Amino acid sequence: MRIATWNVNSVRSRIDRVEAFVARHDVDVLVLQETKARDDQWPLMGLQAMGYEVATHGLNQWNGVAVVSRVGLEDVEPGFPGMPGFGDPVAPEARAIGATCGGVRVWSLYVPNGRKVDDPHMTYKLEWLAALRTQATQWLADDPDAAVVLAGDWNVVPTDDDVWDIEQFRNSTHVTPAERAAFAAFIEAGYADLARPHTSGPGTFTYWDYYRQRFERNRGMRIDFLLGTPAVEQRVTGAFVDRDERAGTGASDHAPVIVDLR
DNA sequence: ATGGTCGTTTCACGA
Repeated sequence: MRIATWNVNSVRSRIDRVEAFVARHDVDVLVLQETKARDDQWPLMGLQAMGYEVATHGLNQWNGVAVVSRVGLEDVEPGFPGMPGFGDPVAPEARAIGATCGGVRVWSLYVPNGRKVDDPHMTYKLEWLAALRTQATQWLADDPDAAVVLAGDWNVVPTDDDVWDIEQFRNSTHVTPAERAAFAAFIEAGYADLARPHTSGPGTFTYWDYYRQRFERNRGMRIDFLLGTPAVEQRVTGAFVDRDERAGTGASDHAPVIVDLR
């Protein structure tokens, strides 16, 4: 089973690329972030014609997540229990959706950006990650053999090697000790970075800013991850970043990350 | 410190 995660930065402006991507790589399950489409705006028809089911969670023009699957799509759940902002009548958030696909519980996650280190959104980001970690820990406690994948745009750079120049990020979000600790807490809880063993080495990034020719110069960041429970980790046979998807006109600022399970 | 480029419900703001 081939699972991919991709921050698509508007699914409506990039649906042709999404359809070409799943066809090119024979993807079974694709989780998307920053779809920027309400549920009623989603361009479903092409994917459905290709044999995929689609579960969307979009409340406004911001955020938005989805699960696309051709190996079943059951028990769809927008948001996770205790997720900050979920169901908020003033500022509702659409940053997580879960579904069971081919026997694996898959979550599409769009972790809050944080904006600035001293911004309230940074506190929100850390609370969001802590709430998710509480759930992730519980799922594994309930069933140590659970097959769970937490995939998406984590907006965290776990190590200095995961960014093109750490000196450029001295007072920035994504690299602070608090964010790195929040990410590491998932590893400590028993979740493994599924792609890293197969996509190692400096310069392996998943995101490049649009401006200043960051992609052409490979000045990027690794912030898109698939974390898996032990039951999933032992099934991984390979992984790669589809760097080509970031090239050319009309690309998202993120590249997809693909993981293969036996 | 600023600005660069994308996206959106665009003449403003988030990433």
